[in-house]
Amino acid sequence: MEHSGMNVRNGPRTGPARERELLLLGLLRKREMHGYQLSEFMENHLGLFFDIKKATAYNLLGKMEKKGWVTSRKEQEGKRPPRKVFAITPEGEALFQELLRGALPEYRRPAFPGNVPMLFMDALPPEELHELLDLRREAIRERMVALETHLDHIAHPLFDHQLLVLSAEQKWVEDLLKGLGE
Amino acid sequence: MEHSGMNVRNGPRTGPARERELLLLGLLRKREMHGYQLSEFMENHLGLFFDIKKATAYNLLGKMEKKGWVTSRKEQEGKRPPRKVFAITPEGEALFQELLRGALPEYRRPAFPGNVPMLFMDALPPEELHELLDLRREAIRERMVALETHLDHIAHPLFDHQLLVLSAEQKWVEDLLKGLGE
DNA sequence: TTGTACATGTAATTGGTTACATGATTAC
DNA sequence: GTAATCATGTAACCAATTACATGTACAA
Repeated sequence: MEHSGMNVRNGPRTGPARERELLLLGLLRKREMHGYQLSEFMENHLGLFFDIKKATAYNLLGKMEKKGWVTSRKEQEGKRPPRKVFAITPEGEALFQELLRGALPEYRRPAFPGNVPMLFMDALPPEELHELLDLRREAIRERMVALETHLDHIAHPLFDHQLLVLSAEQKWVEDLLKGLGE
Repeated sequence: MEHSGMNVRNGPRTGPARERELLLLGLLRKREMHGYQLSEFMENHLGLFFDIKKATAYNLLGKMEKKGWVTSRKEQEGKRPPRKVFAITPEGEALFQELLRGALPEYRRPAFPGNVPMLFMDALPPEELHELLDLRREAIRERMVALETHLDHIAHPLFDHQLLVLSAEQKWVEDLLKGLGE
């Protein structure tokens, strides 16, 4: 079912699924894991940075197995539900290396969907705008506190990144508030 | 075709389409426009911040018309293709107000898919890592230059936001490089 | 005469989430 | 006995993009 001739040379992977593949491969590279475990790990340790749902992980793992990037073996422990333990293959490792080198030097524009309403601040009466912006400031602050108290240093540099970005956002909102006459 | 009983109380809208609806409504609120025009406007003036494709805009406008948030009238100018000019309705205006007040005070976590590879920096030999991070730094710098020279001040505060975030990212990468022993 | 801008729209596909289905084990 | 945790997976759906289809006008 390879779609004909043209474009078989599927060069350096692009597209939105790329990062998730990289993420799963990179984690499996350190140690083999079963889907549930992987999913929990991401939720517990990487949930502040990335956001992947269980079903997504299971689906992706299935596809990646079909493509030969990972293999799985059944594992039964006691009477618990049987696990499907995934391990990265040499092809998977090669892809990982390629994806990593492709993605690392690139700048991928982050998405700030939460900024859309900022386009229309002029639609609100100044006092109400002030009030709402103040709430936003508070929401950002709360998030910073949450970050700082959640001292799980597994993902260290990303942690710093988050803090830097959050303080930039904080400053921005504060400047806006000042501009409104605090 | 309203899906039955439960949940008819569709309270303050949430979900991913929310911002795009807000965006389209907010723009139509200032003046009526046809799809192509709207789409071009977003590309030219808001393309640095948000990213909506033509087909998406056309589709959304169609749906929003069905829901009664906008109306359209045909307009023929000379022999050019006929235009479908959209205008916001009172219901649309009400929704706009609701969406705006709902979204403004919230903090929506931005997505940084480009940071996934940063999790796996330890998989690379230090000199190569240094090289790749340097390219990333350069990519960020280029983007800042592009922003600064693109002096289209329509979206003023968002512009500042972008710059603040970019310099945070820049600083982050530079700190990483320093940590590697510049 | 070739290409770009204008103008709208549909179809196919991708990517992801929610909701559903199953079932044993452990904790309260 | 009832809820939460462990464990996997599918089906339905939603959102968005790409690719396709159509056709005129104008500029190179």
